[in-house]
Amino acid sequence: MRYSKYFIPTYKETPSEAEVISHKLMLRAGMIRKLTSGIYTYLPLGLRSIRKVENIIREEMDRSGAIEVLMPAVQPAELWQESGRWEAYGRELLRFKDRHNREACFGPTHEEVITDLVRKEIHSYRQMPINFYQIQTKFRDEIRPRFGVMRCREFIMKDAYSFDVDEAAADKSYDVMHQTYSNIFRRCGLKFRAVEADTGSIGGSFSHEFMVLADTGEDEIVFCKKCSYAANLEKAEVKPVEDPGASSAEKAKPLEEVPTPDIKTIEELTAFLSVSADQIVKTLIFSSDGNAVAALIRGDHEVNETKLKNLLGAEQLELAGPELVAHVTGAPIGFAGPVELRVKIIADYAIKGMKNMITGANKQDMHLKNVNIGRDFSVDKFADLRMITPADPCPRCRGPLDFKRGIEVGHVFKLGTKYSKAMHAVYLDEHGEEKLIFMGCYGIGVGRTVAAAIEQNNDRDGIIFPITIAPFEVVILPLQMQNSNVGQVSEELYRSLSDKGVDVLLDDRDIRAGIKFKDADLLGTPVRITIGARTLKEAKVEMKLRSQTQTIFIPVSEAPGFIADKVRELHDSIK
RNA sequence: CGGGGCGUGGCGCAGUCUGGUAGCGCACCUGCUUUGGGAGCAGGGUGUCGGAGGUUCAAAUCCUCUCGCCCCGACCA
Repeated sequence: MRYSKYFIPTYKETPSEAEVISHKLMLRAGMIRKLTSGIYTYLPLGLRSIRKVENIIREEMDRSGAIEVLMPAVQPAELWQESGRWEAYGRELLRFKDRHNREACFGPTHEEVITDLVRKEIHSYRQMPINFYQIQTKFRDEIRPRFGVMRCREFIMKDAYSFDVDEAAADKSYDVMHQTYSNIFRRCGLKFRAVEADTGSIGGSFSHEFMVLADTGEDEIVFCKKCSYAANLEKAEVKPVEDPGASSAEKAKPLEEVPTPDIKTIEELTAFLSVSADQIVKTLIFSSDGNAVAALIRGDHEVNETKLKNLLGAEQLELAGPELVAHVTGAPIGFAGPVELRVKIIADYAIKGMKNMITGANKQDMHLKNVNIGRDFSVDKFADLRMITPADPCPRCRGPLDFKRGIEVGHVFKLGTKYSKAMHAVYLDEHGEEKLIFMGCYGIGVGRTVAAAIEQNNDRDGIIFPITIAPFEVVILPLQMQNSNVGQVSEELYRSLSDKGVDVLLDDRDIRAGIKFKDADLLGTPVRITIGARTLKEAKVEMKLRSQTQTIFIPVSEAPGFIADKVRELHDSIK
């Protein structure tokens, strides 16, 4: 490609709307432009990167035996009503009506559509296993789009759906996808980890997220330093302490009311009563599908709402507002306690061994001391309700834990029969018996993968693309376009590299060298060839890798072969 | 939806408090010089100051309403 005939509108200055590095660089390098909040145009350079990721995905998905299809973006409400998600999915689902007043939505995901297809077309165990995938534009009406293409409303996603005869076969399909995803992200040049995750609104029984490690990531993940355990923080289990320790030996003291004027937070309370946070129990009132529930958490712990939501089987779970808290406890927020509380009480395992705890008194400006389970109140259920902390051991091997941030680029779900049951997708087995199909679903955010790669590979001059997803593999910078020798050598090199199948960008603009260098660095093309009158006197051209600082000189005659080899070598280093 | 901030030429911003008829840098166009890391000089074009209404002799500036965008939070792949 010739720069002068192409379209790469770069910015010297950072647009003020961008916050994270990948967003800034994608705007500056002329990869994307925003149309409106959370909706972006991919400019030629951005599209090239997207296509490279898509091609890697296609190759690996095809290799895994999956079959490509393309489903509609617009979906009828009936399908969603059938699966129950028309109600469950919430405001994130973009709904609208057509001219006949029929309800529809813009697909945020395609379980319903594919299940509908499969129930019509797949009838025999002989037709499975089968896995359909597509690469397509999705729309999710995010509450707050941000970070450019990383968390946007309209985005390109690869989604795949596997169909199997039983759970064991579905597990196999899941494992194949897990492996396929690892191959894909490795080939994209990413440092990533697969972690255990919650299934969210997609549903199902089990899932892994593929996380690209980056400080700007929106998710927090926890790893074991000893074993292979890794999980999203919202999923990470906390094992109950087997030995409650010294506190259980303590004698129960008489219940005591203490005035705590205007003391509402744990910090204020620890300071006011000169106690440590782990002697306090906080009582959080939640509204679970409209019903009040109390969650008891030790003062120094944080509640994990995902765990609570799953435990309660709730569709909607939110922290109660002032009215509900007042209604349930008879006191303003900050003074709730379990004693004489008339709602369901779920307590974290960490509460179990506690004696003489401090809790709210369900009276304004009052707390209770020496509260004891059994004597003063009873717990409906003990469970793992809290966020794991660096002080906790690994739930698998009890080893020490490490915490990092990550960007979710892929997610694999074991769905089981959730959709096949709701939508009656069945097959006949070898005995002529009708059975439910077992499903799995597998997503990759394509644009987000590009952004994550940039997030992970950049310096102050710009992007440093892994060669596998770089818009161009090589950029040629002829420094003096009016020098006929420079022009001629550049043209010849450009042609011969193109003929060898290398993606080359020839910066044939008649501008100063400095601008070409700056742009080349910004765009992040892995291999840079500089051709100037100076080195041409010795019949040499320069090669520099974007990821390295040293420059090497190559005889003009050997350049095409040498550079093509280098490109191949860079590709091989990523495989 | 709650809290905060911002809308002034293509981009980044000043000017708003204290009203007086719009400015700076970059980019862009022309010419000359320059030419290996975002050039220099000279000349030039560019704005219904987000929109609507109001106050005023006069509004980018003050008031009311409205739209959009960004950040934090709740939410989410």
